[in-house]
Parts: sequence; C-alpha cells; structure tokens
Amino acid sequence: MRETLMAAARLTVQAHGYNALSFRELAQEVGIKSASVHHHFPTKGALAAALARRYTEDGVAYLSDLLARSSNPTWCMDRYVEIFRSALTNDNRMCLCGIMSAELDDLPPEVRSEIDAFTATNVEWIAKVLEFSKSKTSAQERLDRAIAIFSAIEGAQLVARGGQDISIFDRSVQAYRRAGLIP
Amino acid sequence: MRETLMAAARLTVQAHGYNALSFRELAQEVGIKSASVHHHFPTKGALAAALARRYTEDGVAYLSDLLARSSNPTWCMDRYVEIFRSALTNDNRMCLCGIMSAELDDLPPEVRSEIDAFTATNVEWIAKVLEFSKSKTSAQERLDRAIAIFSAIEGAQLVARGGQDISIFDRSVQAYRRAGLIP
DNA sequence: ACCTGAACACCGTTCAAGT
DNA sequence: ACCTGAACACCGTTCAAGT
Repeated sequence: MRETLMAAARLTVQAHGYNALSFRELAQEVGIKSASVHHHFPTKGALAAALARRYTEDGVAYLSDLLARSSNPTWCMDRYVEIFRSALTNDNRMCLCGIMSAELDDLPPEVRSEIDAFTATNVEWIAKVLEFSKSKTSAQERLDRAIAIFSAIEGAQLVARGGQDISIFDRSVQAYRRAGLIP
Repeated sequence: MRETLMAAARLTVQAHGYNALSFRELAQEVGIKSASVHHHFPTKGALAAALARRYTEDGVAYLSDLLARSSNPTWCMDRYVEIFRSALTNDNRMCLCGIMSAELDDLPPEVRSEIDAFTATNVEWIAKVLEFSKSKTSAQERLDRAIAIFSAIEGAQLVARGGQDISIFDRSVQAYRRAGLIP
C-alpha cells in the first residue's frame, strides 16, 4: 500500500506539483479513505519527502550505471538529457524536484533538504562526466559548469512545459551543445 | 482597488505560486472580504491572467528602453540577467511566468496564453540583442539561441531558488558566459 | 458600482472508534 | 497494524441582499 501510494503520488506531483497533491484524491485512486493515508505518511510533507528521497535514489542508481558503462562524456550527457526529455513526453511532466523548487515556500523543511540532496547528487554526477573530457580544468570549474548544465536543462524543461512544446527543449539543448556548454 | 489587489497578488504569486494564492488572504491584506475580490476579478484565473499580462507589458517597456539606449549585447544581457537576479534577492521570488509554468496543469487557458506571450516577447528581445553581435547567423539560429538563453536563465533562477542560494544563479550565469552561450 | 454574509463542495489534519 | 467517519479550519465560487 505504501508503494502504491508513492507511485500514484509521484505521478501527480510531477504533473501538478506539491500544492495540487490531494490526500482525498490520492486515497480514492488507491481505494482507501483520506484519513488512512495518514497512517502510512503522517503528513503531506512526509509523503513528499519520501517521494523526493526515492526519486533521488532511483536517479543515482541509474546514473551510476551509466558511468560504469561508458566514459564517453557525450554519450553520458545524451542519456542524461533524455531523462528530462522523457518526463515531458510522459504527459508533459516535470522533474519532481524541479517542480517542487518552484513551490519552495510551501514546502516543509524535510522536503527542502531532499531537493538539495537531489541537486547535489546530479551536480556531482555531471562533474564526474566533465572529468572525462580532455581539457584541463580545476575541480571548482567543473562543479560550476556542472551546476550551470543542471540549471540549463531544468530551465529548458520548465520553459518547454510552460509552452507545451517539446521542440523548445530540443532547440535549447542543441544550442547548449553548439555553444559548448554541454559535452 | 483593482491596482492594490494586483500589486498584492503579484508579490504572493512570485513568492508562492498560483496555487498558493488565496482570495481570502488577498482580501484580508487589502481590507475587503473575499467575495468582493470577485467583483474586480471574476475568477482566480482572470486575476492571474491580468497579472501575467501586466507583467509582460512592464517587462517589454523596460526591455525596449534598454534597446533604445545601447547596442552593446553584453551590456544588454547584463541588465537582462539582473532582472532575474533581483527577483531572487527580493525574498527569493521567481519570475511570475516561470513559477506559473511549473503549475501549468492547474492553470486556466487564459493564463497559459499569457505565459506563451511572455516567453515570446522575451525570446524576441534576446534575438534582437544577438543581432548586435558581429558573427553572421541566420534569424532561425538567433531565435534558437535566444530561447536557449531564456531557458538557461529561468533554470538558473529555479535551481538557485530551490537551494535558497543565489550563488547558484551567479555561478550558472558565469558558466553560460564562459561557454559563449550568453554574449 | 462596490461590498457583504451565508452557503456549497473542496482541502490537510486530528482523533476516537473500529477490525 | 490498518482503516474509518466525523469534526476542525481552510479553499474558490456563487448568490441574494445591502449601500
């Protein structure tokens, strides 16, 4: 039941955000009453924090696997970009942590710290990919560029979603590449 | 009263988003009852659409003035970036249309079209700035790069807000510049 | 024209009560 | 352990009623 609730809630948050997540609707989806949801997750914040933690764990597992398979930065970044693109093709959804970043002021502290953890793991992974490139760069330069790449991809997803036009995402990423921001 | 309501509502939406905007709180802020707000704006969607339209109009006026004053692309983009940065320094707020893009599925159609209009005017302005640069590029190339710049800046704002750390914004923009994405 | 109280169906949360 | 109905203070919206 806990897993069923998380699966349904994740889809809702990626599509509508934290504020639009309703315990009543969620309960109806999985066939229990809203008061019963609180038995599995004491508050809405606890549920959202659990979602974000799982989201990060799943992401880290997938990304680690990519690193183990290849040390080609372009190939790695292609796979990375594809993760964000597939959220859009899946009913115009967004990165769970991206959409919740926009709602930051409505999030309990435990959710905010999960967002920070998600960002940190993504940036670290991108920085590792940048290490594959030949050019000599300092660790700080790689981290700065990694956070810029992460921000740029999140932004392309946000704007493409706002316009309900995936070509905005594709053209943005292509321009990032052409400028040399993304390997 | 209409202007008072819009001013208060804009600050709330830039800080908390569309879903968190409450007619009851808004009414209390300006000293009337929530039912009375509906006299000025029939629905929450109508209020949000009016906010977005005004936001775009104000933005266009400011950006046109910049173009009239200088044809230096770096100077123009510095001023442009500063607009997004100042939202963050103003109580960690976001671009009105950026935050609402994340809530897209909860927005009535009239708000969505205002978001599209905002994005279009911003992209057109950036494309004009790119024309100032010496390099020979086609109109399509400039538009693609303009949308990438817009997406990248929105993304830097989103991620910096999520981490409540303006240095994320600054480091991202600096990396965009270093890569040659932004003039 | 502008405002209001009351009602409607929603929301997250709490709690005593059931199995 | 897991679920429930009922209550609480919220929400946007509607409407008849006031000035």
